[in-house]
Amino acid sequence: MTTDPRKRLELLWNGAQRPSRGPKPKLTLDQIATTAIAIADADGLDGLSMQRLAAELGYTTMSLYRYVPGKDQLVEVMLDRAAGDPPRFTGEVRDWRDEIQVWVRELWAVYLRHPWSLRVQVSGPPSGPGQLAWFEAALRPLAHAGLADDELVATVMFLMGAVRQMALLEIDISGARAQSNVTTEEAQTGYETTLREFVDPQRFPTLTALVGRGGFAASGDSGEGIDLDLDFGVQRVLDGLESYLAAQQN
Amino acid sequence: MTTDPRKRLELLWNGAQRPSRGPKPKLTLDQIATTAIAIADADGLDGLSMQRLAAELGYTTMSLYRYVPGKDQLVEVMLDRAAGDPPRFTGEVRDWRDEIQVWVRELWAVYLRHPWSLRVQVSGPPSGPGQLAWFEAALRPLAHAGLADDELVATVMFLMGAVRQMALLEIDISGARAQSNVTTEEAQTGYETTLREFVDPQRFPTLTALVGRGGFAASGDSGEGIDLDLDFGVQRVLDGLESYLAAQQN
DNA sequence: CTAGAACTGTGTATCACTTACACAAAACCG
DNA sequence: CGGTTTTGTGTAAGTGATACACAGTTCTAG
Repeated sequence: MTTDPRKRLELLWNGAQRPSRGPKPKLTLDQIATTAIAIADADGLDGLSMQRLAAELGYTTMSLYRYVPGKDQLVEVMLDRAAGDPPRFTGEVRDWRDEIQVWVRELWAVYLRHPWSLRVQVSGPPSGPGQLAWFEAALRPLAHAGLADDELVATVMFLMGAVRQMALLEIDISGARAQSNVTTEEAQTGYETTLREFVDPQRFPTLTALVGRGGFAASGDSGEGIDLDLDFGVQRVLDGLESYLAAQQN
Repeated sequence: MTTDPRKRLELLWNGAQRPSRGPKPKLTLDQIATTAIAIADADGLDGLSMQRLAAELGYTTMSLYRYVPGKDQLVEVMLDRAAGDPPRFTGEVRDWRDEIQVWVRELWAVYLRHPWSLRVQVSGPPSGPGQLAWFEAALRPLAHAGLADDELVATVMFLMGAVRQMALLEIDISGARAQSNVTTEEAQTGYETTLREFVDPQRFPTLTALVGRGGFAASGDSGEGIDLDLDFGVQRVLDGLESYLAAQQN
């Protein structure tokens, strides 16, 4: 079922070198990926069909399959390219906490720029040049901070996952608000209201108290606070790493 | 496009009360959801089609649409039920760190039990009874620890996201290994080998060094260490929270 | 310099899936 | 007991991915 992992990587890294035999290909993987990303940015992953992509490029649907084994592989390529360049620090690491924070913010921005990328099934550890560049960018400051190998990997994946998930929530909520016909104001209180209605104080005491104090309005629904929430979490992780490293030095 | 949010919640909470007019429904949302979960557990989300679900139940495809507005809604219900019951602590919170750790482990287990649930598009903040029960279970110890409202929400979502993402990685990797025809041994070194081949030391110095030391073999591909990675991240968050709370008391 | 091999773009066709729509039988209400 | 509501069903439409074969193009071997 799954494609040969070797071919998969070559597509990601080399764009699948073409042999020198037949007619010159008129398309490139680059063109295809770029156009596909544009479509997905505009209309989401659902808006991206091979037929539409081909039409947009001025070719037939099946021609695309000369460049890409299947839609899944195409999406994988899109994903890697859409990641773009991570923030690049050079030379000595000055402030590893700062570098990580910048990294988080930039990654967050990438996700917001390409919301569809959050919808893609991740199918394994990062393997493309784009994904790995982001990995590298986070590894650098953390390695300098003094983490061991396995701790490095753990931390980066942990952070990536958190950013990803928070971004997912952000676009889900803002997306739902945008397309619903209720006013923003209504949407603000809507979630909280329904919670109040359904949530049983016996079974959900902490939650009930929280909703009662309006603690959900801020970050639960308005969506304005999600990046702040992310910031808070990241700060805690960094604090935790610091105290962990400090404890190790004794 | 989106369904009325009100109906959506009623389906999740009440199972959509039936009126007393027409013929008695022979099916229940419960049966449907249970069977659907069984199918998805066995063959994944792709294996779950309305036709197959109906066949398994002994009814026609279209009959299902009397109980569920569409497949998406069904999946949402499945998701909420598959979550099951979170670990339930009662009375005073004794050790909030411990409660959180148990919570994380149990959540991790849920994801492994229902791998398909990681593939589902989350479409907003947790709203069903199952999801909210998990939310409550994490809120409780954290509230006791002394976090403010917005910090509570931030922390829980942050942790949920991290667990989710790590679980996703886990099942992706173990799944890929299971269905590939290479031996486990080969798969172990496979990822690392390809990395070595493609990764440019100039562009990815830290990564290269890491791979060179074999730092990826442990957690990157074998999959044996992912839960350990998660543990490490969670510990750091808890450490961070502790030092944050300690700093506030002064 | 030429024959054939390799490769490209295309048209057709298939298969799987969700879901709209209309209908007949069933159960309840007044 | 007539009418209304609701259920299960059959049919069919629409969409999307992709297998397969064909015709034209370009390179390479001899």
